[in-house]
Amino acid sequence: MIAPLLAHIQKYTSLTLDEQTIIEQNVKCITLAKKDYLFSEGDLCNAQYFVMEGCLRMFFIKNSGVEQIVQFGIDNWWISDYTSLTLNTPSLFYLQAVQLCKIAVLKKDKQDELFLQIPKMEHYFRSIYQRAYAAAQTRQVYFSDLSGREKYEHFANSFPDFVQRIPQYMLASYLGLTPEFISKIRAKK
Amino acid sequence: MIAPLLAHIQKYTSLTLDEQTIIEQNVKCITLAKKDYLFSEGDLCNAQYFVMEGCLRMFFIKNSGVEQIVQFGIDNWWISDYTSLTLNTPSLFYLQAVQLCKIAVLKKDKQDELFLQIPKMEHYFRSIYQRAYAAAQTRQVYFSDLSGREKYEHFANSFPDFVQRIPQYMLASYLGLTPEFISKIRAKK
DNA sequence: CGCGACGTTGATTTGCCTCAACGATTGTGG
DNA sequence: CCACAATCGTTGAGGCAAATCAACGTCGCG
Repeated sequence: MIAPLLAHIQKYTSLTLDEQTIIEQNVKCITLAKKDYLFSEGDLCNAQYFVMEGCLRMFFIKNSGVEQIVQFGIDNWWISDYTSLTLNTPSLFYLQAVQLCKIAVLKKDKQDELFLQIPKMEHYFRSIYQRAYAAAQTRQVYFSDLSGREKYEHFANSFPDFVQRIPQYMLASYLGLTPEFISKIRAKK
Repeated sequence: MIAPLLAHIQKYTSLTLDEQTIIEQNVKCITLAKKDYLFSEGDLCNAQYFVMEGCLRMFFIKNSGVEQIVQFGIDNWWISDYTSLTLNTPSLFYLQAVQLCKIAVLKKDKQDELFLQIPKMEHYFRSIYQRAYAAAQTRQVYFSDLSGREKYEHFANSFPDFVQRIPQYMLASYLGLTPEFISKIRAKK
């Protein structure tokens, strides 16, 4: 069932029952176990993923060999490698389940078909991408203005419940810090 | 004249002459002198800006008081504070001309009108935002994987002509480094 | 039970910043 | 058209935030 996705779309535009059916026909619904991958470095990423339940992480491997998480996918967020998706280039990223997940998968060709059958879907995705880009701009402010300690505290204050759900070392990776350093921040609070 | 903008749109979708006229009626064309501002911190940003000629920089003031450039606007790019634009919140940013510029201005309400009159424009902006977001993801890879020296060299190799056009200290600001450090990198090359 | 994954703690190192002083270049008013 | 002030880049000394490296504690799970 893709009810959460339909509900999300209807925050941006109304859908008839027929349209809901069409969407349902073009979206595949899957369940992921912890540590399952949706794609890996070198793959062509030809779909977008809507998280209905659980948590994904998108990361790449730095030159140093260390994993760098660039984004978490949580409830009601779309996540994908948009460079690979848009330009048909091999992805630099891995997209992996952090925990048990329910995901709606929208393949690129199915999306194109949706745009033809339901023009309103262009409006929906235009709005979604606009917000995603806005969020990326805001993130840049926090990442370039805050010290390591401040980034940690800002994130922990902004998403107190989420911080509980993921291992410390993933948070460190997302914030661009080492697990050791996070540990020291927590020690002398 | 907004010919460069119309040409850009037609890379993504075709336009009839009527449609071109409608667009022309909803876009304002302006010239900026060096150091002119399009908006400043605290302002509501209610427009998007398409650079037809020249170069803009978007920056904010860090807690330390130092300017941090988050983006350059160059030929054929849209630039704006999408958080302020989307959520009607005061902007954190300044948008300023680095040099003499020709800019096409699309106000938010005019954009909404365009979407009603020319639904294809949703497709155009959907595509533009998707690419902008893709670019933001890619930038994140470079910024979190490279050392200061590597960031400088990567940028200088990727945009050799652009590096010539802007003062060194703006490049430093964009890369999150100090002008002194850039200077030292260049010294021992 | 024992192993591997995760977190902690301390010692040491380092990449880049800060501060300060000094050239070079630009531009502007008298 | 020159003088002088900004503006921009350079160089060096010293400092600091966070990384690295290594060792150890602890928990959960097969």
